[in-house]
Formats: sequence, C-alpha cells, structure tokens
Amino acid sequence: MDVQKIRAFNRYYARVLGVFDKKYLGVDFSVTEVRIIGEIGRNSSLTAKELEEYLSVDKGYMSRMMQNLEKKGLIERVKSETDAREKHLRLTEEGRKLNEILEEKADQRILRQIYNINEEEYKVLLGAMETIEKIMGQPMKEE
Amino acid sequence: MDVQKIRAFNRYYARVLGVFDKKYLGVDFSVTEVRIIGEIGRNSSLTAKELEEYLSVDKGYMSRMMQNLEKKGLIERVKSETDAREKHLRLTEEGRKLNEILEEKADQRILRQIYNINEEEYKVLLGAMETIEKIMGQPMKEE
DNA sequence: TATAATAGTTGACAAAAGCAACTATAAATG
DNA sequence: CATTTATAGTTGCTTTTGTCAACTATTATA
Repeated sequence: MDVQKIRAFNRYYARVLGVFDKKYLGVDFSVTEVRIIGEIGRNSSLTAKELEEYLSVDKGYMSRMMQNLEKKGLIERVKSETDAREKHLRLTEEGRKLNEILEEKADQRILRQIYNINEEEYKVLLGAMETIEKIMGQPMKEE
Repeated sequence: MDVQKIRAFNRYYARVLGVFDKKYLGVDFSVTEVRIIGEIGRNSSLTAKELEEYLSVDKGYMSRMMQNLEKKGLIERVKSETDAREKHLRLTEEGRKLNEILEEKADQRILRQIYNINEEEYKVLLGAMETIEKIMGQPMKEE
C-alpha cells in the first residue's frame, strides 16, 4: 500500500492547521494553552493526567501550565473526592468567557478559509472528514 | 454555515499529526528541521525565504537552522546567480540519505496507523483526502 | 503490611522560537 | 543615474516552550 498520498495530505493539512494555530490574534495564550482551555471547556472534570495523554504533553510542563492558568483565574482545580491524588479541572467564569471568544475566533477563521464554497461542497467536505476519521480511527499512542 | 464539525475534525487531525510529529524516533532533529529537510528534498532550489513563508517560521530562526543543517553537512546553500541576496538550498548526499531514512520512518508510521484497513477503505480514504484538499483550497496566509 | 504504581509538583536545564537591529544586494522612483 | 525603498539573510538578545529526573502524597496490589 503506497502511503505517499497520505503523506502529502498530512503535509497539506499540517499547513492548514499551522496557519490556524499561529496568531491566536491578540490573545496572549500559547497554542497549547488554548487547546487546554478548549478541552476543559468541552469536557468538565478532566484531570491533568488525561489532558497529558490526550495532548501528548509532559506532565511537569502540564503541571506548570495548570498553575499558570489557575493564577490567571481561568481554571480551577478541585481535588477529586474519590482519589485525592487527582484534581478535576474546570473553567472559571472568566475562563468560560475567554473560551467563548477563542471559539468565536476559531470559527471565523474557518469561515474565512471556506468562504467561497457552496452548500453542496460543504456537505461533501463534511462527509470526507467523517470518512477519514472513521477509516483512520484513533490516533496512535506513541510507540 | 455551521463550522463545528470542521472544528472537530481539525482537533482530531491535529492529534493524528501531533502523534506523527513527536518522537522522530532516535533522530536528533526537531520537527521543523525534519520538515525543512523534507521540503528541500522535494523541491531543490528553494530559498530560505520561501521556506519561511511556507512553514511560517521566523527568518532569524530559519537562518540559524540553515547554518546548523549546513554545519551538520546535511544541506548546502549556493548563492543565486541572478540575485546575490538569496541562496538556493539543496541536500547534500548525506542529507539525501537522512531524508530517505526519515521518509521511510514516516511511511512506516502511517502504515502502522492504517494497518488494518483493506484496499477498498484505502481507496475511499484517499478519495476523501483529495476531496478535502480540493474543496478547502490553499491554506490561508496569516491575516 | 510492605511494595509498587499513580497524579501531580518542583528544580535545573535545554531546545525552540521571536524580535529588533544590522549588512548586502536589488528594485523602484524621481 | 542618484537616492530612496524593499528584500534576503544574519546576528545578538530575550522569552517561551519543553524535557528530565527526583520528590510528595495518595492509592492499588501482592
């Protein structure tokens, strides 16, 4: 099976995402922080551990980012009742507001990327995305 | 037009690529260096400027990476005949060898990701990728 | 109960990236 | 053609991001 075309697509999409990534316009949060905020916003009661694995980030680094986001008043960490080692993460009110703004920006960005496609193409595009996710399956764990 | 599904796919594919990215197994080059080597391998006579734009990398940083790769004997930079400001980049023999190894690793990685799909699914997957690229078009330039 | 595993923290450090000022060439403009 | 402006690349300096290993507290396992 020849993977060259998949490789080419990966390069292409890395660029698409790369452009989305850089310049989270006027917001002084790193790409990873933004992803973290997004994930917590989407799934309250995540733990740092889960985020580490999900985003493949070192746990030391993750720990510090958590402290940072907490200090900035964007998230809070509540010790789990069932396991005192872990802390559940959730957005504060301020965090939620920020998250909404970020979401809005991300949406706008995509709309600009696809501003000239029509309804039909849009449907086809979504279909293609679903197809890829279904066939490729879960991202592999490292090694 | 609701972009939530596109956003979800972007998150998904970011993870797919993220995993592919990290751990360029046993090779002591950064993700960006690997991308650079790949691009030069694919397109001889690129200039640093073009690479900067293509990969959205700071030119100072790019300059240093070039020096590094040159020092490691992987690329050479030849002053353009038509414009003495720019230098064309190409892989040395050693660079080509490295590139082959990296390509091979990347291929293997993908094969492992899709090891259990059949010919039919494979075709559908490629079709979906082409579709996305065709409909989404070129990655936007920043701002 | 003793041993091992797990979630998270911390310190020390290294790698990656960004910014601004600079050099040299080339292009544009009067 | 002389002067201004733009461009490719370099360099010094700084910040951000990420890694690694050792550590604490808690939970699971033998």
